[in-house]
Amino acid sequence: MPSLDKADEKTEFGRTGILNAAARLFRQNGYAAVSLRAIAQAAGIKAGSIYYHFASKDAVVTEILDAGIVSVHEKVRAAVEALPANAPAETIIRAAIYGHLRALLEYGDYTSANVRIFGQVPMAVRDANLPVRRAYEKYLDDLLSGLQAAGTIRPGVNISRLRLLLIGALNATLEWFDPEQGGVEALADDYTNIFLHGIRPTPEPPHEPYHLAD
Amino acid sequence: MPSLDKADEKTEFGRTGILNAAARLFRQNGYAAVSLRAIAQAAGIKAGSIYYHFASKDAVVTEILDAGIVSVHEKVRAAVEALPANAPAETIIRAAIYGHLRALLEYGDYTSANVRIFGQVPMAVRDANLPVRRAYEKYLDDLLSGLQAAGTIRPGVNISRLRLLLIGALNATLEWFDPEQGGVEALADDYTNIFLHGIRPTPEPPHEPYHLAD
DNA sequence: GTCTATATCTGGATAGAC
DNA sequence: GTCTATCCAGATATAGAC
Repeated sequence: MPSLDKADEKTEFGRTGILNAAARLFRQNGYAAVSLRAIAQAAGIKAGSIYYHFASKDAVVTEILDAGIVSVHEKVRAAVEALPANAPAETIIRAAIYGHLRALLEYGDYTSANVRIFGQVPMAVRDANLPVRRAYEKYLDDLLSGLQAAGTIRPGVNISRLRLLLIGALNATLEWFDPEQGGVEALADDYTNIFLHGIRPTPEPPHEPYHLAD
Repeated sequence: MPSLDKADEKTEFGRTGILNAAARLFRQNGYAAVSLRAIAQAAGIKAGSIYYHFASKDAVVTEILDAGIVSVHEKVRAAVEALPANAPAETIIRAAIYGHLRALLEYGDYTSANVRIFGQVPMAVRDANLPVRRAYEKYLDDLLSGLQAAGTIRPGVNISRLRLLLIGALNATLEWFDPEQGGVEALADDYTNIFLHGIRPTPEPPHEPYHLAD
């Protein structure tokens, strides 16, 4: 028997290997720039072999797009649900932001590929990805609406617009984030602080309880 | 003499016509999806004729990318400089945000094309666009640093990170903004309000002066 | 300054051997 | 399940007529 079996170590074979290789390449190079020949080479097979597992390039990319959204949705939900039931609003929002950023910047070939190439794929592929996107958007809207109903988000804030702002800002970190210059956790803290308290000086520091009188 | 001369009315010819047509198509469809044949057809000429004006597709896209950044930079600068010298920080920040959004969402084929396709073009084209990008980034950093030095942005806020958050959120509006559902000005107001004051309830409403006592 | 025609290349996709 | 070989469409770019 062989002493080295790296079947599930680094390079995976078959369907999964193709998907992993494709997700990484799409994340790095965009949609049109990645050929099936390049995907096959990265997966250690030949281009024609891909068609045993997938009907077309669109079929590959469709599966990657869906997996990317499902992944970030699950990670954010898990991070929020891991909190104690009486967690304050700041903690909940921070957990959601941190979870989304980790899904994007740490584990993340599928989620990053989705953000990067969604706007580049054929319309039919985009449409196929819409249901899982809508589900994630609804999850966030429900979460934020609950906080607003509880009085921890200002009544004047339009929730779906806040969600678009938030997701837009978080996804954009993909273009410039460099783990060498400060980790994901510090980034999540910075962003959370700005979203919660804004950039204007406040009468009291945002991280301390209010002093009513001296 | 002809009674209808629409030379500068709708379709322009020559270099400018090619650039305008290409910018609009790149904005709508991305980089790789737009062929020189499609650009030529939109400009009312044949594909081969493009090579009289430009050396390559990359030369066309390089010029469009630069024009897009220069355009938004100039519009934001003009909006800020049009303010009275003693304008409050809120007004300055709102003017910059509104100027950036208008450059993107109203006039905007060149600026929108830049945001949309920068991540899709060959690395050499991206590098060529970096100087004008850096200049716009420096302008914003100087503007924000000045406000921070004046005490109107909290000292704890990292300026370059704030700029990245801001630009990321603003540019992302390109993916979903629909003029039918509320104008650019209302959008700018919503975003400005969140950036300035955050989403948490404040002891006093953000748009009113502080009440010291009843 | 624009046209037609074409050279050259690359990509997605298929067929059939093994 | 993977290979080789190939078809075909579409892209950039060039050459030379007008």
